[in-house]
Amino acid sequence: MKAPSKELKEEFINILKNAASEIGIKMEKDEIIATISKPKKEFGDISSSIGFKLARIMKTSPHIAAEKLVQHISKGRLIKNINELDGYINAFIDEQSYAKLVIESILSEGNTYGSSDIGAGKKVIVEYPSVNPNKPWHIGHLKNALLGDAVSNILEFCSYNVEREDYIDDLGLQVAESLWGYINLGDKPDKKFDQWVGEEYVKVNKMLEQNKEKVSKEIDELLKKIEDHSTKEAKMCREFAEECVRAQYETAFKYRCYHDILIWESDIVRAKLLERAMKIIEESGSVEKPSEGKYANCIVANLEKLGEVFEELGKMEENRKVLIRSNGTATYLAKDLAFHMWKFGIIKGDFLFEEFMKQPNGKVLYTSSDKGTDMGFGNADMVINVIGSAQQHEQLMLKALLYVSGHEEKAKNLIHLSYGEVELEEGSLHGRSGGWIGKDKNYTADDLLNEVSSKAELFTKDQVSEEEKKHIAFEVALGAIKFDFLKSSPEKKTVFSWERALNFEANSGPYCMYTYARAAKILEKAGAFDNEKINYSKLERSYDFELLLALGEAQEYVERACSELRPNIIADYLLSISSLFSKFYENMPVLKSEAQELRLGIVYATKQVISNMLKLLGIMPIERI
RNA sequence: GGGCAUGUGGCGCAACUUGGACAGCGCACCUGGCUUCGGACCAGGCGGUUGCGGGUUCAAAUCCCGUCAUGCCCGCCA
Repeated sequence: MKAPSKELKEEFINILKNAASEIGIKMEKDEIIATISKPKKEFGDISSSIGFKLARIMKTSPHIAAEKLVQHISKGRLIKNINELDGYINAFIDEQSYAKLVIESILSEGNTYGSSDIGAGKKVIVEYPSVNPNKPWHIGHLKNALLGDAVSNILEFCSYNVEREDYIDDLGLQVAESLWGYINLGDKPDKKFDQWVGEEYVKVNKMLEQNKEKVSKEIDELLKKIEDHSTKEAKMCREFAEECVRAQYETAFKYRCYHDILIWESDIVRAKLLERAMKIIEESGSVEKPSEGKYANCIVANLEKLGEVFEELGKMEENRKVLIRSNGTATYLAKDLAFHMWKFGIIKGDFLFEEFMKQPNGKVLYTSSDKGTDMGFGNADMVINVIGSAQQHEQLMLKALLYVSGHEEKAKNLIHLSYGEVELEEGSLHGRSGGWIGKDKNYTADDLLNEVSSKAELFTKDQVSEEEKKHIAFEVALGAIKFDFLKSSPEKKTVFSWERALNFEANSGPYCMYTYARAAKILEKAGAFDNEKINYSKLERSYDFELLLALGEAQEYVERACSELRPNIIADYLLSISSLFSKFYENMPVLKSEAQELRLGIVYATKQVISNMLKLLGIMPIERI
């Protein structure tokens, strides 16, 4: 359904368009849209700077042009008053009819209010967080996971068919190093497996520094063995990685982060996706096999033809990219290309799926495997990879390769959702050196949640049971953490600070949750309310109307967040609704007031919108906090 | 050398895609408000030549050119 704010805008545009044609000027709808904005509230509810455009055409001043236009202007269903000031056209809304439209839309649409159909009929794969299976999730991985989850929620709310996929690199050097430690250090797991493996991994890296020759030789040999899936080391490696992933997913589930499929690198290799991908790119004529020079005996992709399409790449000094090394092995990029051809349904391969585990939300998490069935995964129209900005070049290369393989359209629909990585005030988080291991508390997703939960517990009221207290504190902690990671634009780097993470005041998740709980309490005290009884003439042009104006805009924010892949737009919107509600709450008594039914309607509508928006960020609205 | 991202009051951010009316919000700081629907709140105050320099325009935080600072990246590694 169309948002009330959009109906309003359209009406305003039509009014302007008709008035312009009355004075003999034909203006396109798009031209007018560009002039529309929300003015300061003294000026009006919606305004247009159309006078400045007309001035040019009419060869007069903006003020005179706009004044002339206003003389030919008519009212609408939602717009009752229009005037002119210094070239701007300012309109005032008919409060009562607009309030009725907003409240009734929210009541009838309920938890779908604010949703959109812009993605209907399109399938999108979102890949996140793709953590190496040899360490616990730290706060850097957490940002990725929360971003991927929120973006997926938003896409779904916009009617996309979303497949949440997690890629597990179980053949990498990192895993080989960890497995080497597992086999050779002789330590036994004495804590959560991912945590233990992560700590062992740091030990291995210390040994590598001290005894480089011997250790790294052994690790190289192990790496070769695990790449050959017939060896017992390969089998052991997969089991090792699976155990680590299961431990990581305990954390994921605490954060209510769920997926549809896991894709293992070892399965990509086994399913021979690479061979098929190479065939396609070879047939496109974009590969070379030089017999001499720098790339002798390699298979390289030729990216010369990208100039006009990918401008940044066109300027590259080096426009060759190795796919198959001179020793016959494939580069990571080549394997990634193959995988992405699978995601887009360009190649099929013997890619099979079976159940990995049942998730707490009741949905099965599937995993790629050497047995099972095809299940119809893949075949996406759009692919979104949530990956840190450090891999920008790599992702661009992938896009380029897809392009020169003859899949220009797919290349366009491969999107790297690049985000600024998380840092600590004291430096890097990186796993190799154990930057995630803190002095007293670790920077893991588990420890963060524990820490914030205990803080939240101090805030909860006494009249609830211990059990409920724990539950509330947990939800508040999730709200605080998720909101904190999602409230600013993804591309900004995040410098983690305990002080900010533990702040529950305005501009935070708990502030929005608190607003929701206050609304819930009023409705609870009032008992049932009957929207048939609402007397709209009780509406004042005050806190109540300002709040309603904002509530009418939900869909516009959702669609923007969706097309820009920026959950912070939703967070911003939530804050403004929460703040407007708090002012309304303070200044306009609901219960036992003359306007009780109307204000209950506003409270109900606010509660619904906050709930819908919080869920998009993965935050659970709760009635008591 | 090249590419990308970031630069907005002491701190954290919004507005930039689509140029419009005195650049919004939070933290911190100062002042006030709970016998009244939940004070994780509200009302008010202090604080900004939007990194810098040009240009385009009636109008620039926003567009263009240049420049500086910070971070990341530019392998037959994964």
